[in-house]
Amino acid sequence: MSDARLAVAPIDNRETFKDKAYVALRHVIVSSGVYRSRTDIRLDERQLAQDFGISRTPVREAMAQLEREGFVRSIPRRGVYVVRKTKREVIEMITAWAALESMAARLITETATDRDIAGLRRMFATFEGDKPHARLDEYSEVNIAFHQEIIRLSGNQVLITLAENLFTHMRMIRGQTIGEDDRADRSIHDHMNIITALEARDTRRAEELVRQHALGLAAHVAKHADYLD
Amino acid sequence: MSDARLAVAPIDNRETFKDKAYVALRHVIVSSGVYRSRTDIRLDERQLAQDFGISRTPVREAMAQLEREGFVRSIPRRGVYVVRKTKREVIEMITAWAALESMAARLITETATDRDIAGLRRMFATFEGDKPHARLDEYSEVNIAFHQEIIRLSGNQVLITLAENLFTHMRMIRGQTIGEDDRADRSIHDHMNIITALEARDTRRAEELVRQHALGLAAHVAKHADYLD
DNA sequence: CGCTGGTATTATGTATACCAGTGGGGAGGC
DNA sequence: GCCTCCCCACTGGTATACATAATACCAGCG
Repeated sequence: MSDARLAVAPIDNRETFKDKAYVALRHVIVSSGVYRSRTDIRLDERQLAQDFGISRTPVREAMAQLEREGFVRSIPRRGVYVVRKTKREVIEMITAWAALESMAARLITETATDRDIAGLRRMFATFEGDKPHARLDEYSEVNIAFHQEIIRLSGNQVLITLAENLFTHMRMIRGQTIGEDDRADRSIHDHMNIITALEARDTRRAEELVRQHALGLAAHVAKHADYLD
Repeated sequence: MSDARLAVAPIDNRETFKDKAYVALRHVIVSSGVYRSRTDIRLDERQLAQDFGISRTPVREAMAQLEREGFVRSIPRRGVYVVRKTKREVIEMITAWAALESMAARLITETATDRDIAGLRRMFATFEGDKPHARLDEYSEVNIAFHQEIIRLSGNQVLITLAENLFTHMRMIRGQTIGEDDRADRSIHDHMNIITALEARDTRRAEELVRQHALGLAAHVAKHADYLD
């Protein structure tokens, strides 16, 4: 019978060590730079547990989760290694992403608010009339954020979760992928067309443009990303 | 030197307890019948470990994986429970599935062999000219197998893996979903049209039909599946 | 000098011990 | 009779102990 229901909703702030380890490990993996060298990167349970100041158990449980998501590979009695996706796998991931995002675009034309869609256009305001070459790093982040926002606006939590993993893998690989030749220019151009289609609630066109854009990247990777493998 | 190269030296297939527990637990969950009653189903780590004849540790590691895939929910100090998806979540899953399978259809029209596509038609040979009502249980399985086969024929491992999880959830819910009124009839009809489009390598149409078919199910669930929630 | 085989070391897989919330049930008060 | 509160059994969370496969290294033999 507590009196006034205080606004305190965070009932149980008790985040378990397993969850904390999961987040920390994910960060370690993302910033491990697996794609920058050819040597395999092994994650030492004992060392990491010690660094985190916890025991091996929660670390191992978090590892099990990350393994299921394809971030690490655990080889019995040998150790757990950060996964380096092959060129083929990267293309498959981009293709899956194309599928998810094009569905998201469809949903947006049916349910999103004009206000939300307008937000997409605002993301590129800083690049308006500017040569994106000048700040490629920054653009790369905005680029991913744009696609992530489209998924988010779909309001479909399953799409959001699935895409989130794919995006995380993308972030690990990016750097070489985007930013070659004039892809950034074309990318912005594509994005603007997508936004226009969404604003017009043109379901078929939005869906199509998003798919084309993503599959275009897949084709680009297929042709130029020999540094993979 | 070495005499004769001994014929068989198949590397000893060391599957870890964690992996075995994962498979076993998944089976337990799928056949738990969560959707048949309203009572929450709790999985007792200690009990399961004892039943499997192993300790809690590998069981917990498998649980961590299943939790990440959305099959169970672990509430600290309270227990781990089999997840019962809400109606909204089921619709979202079907929508995501629509996205993946329609992309798969697209890929099939571009890369699959005629022989593979022909295999799809053969799956329904047993139902040809027959009233599917007569054997709904059997049909339900063929139905899911059909969609799973489409995904498989895409040759995209990412799509396959992602869809596999969604299908597993579907199998848990099925029984009530499919088999109402005349959905089975329309379902077969849709499938035949899809196969025809695939055979004709009509990318746009195949993609469209698959999406429509899946989204049709989503709409059906939205309208009639009040038994969820 | 190179190869085979044994051994020490280390890290992982697994088991077990211990800790900390949680919830239910019973004792006791109103 | 009912409500309250407290105690304790139970459950998952975490730490630690133990067994064993993998690796490196070394010795001895051919």
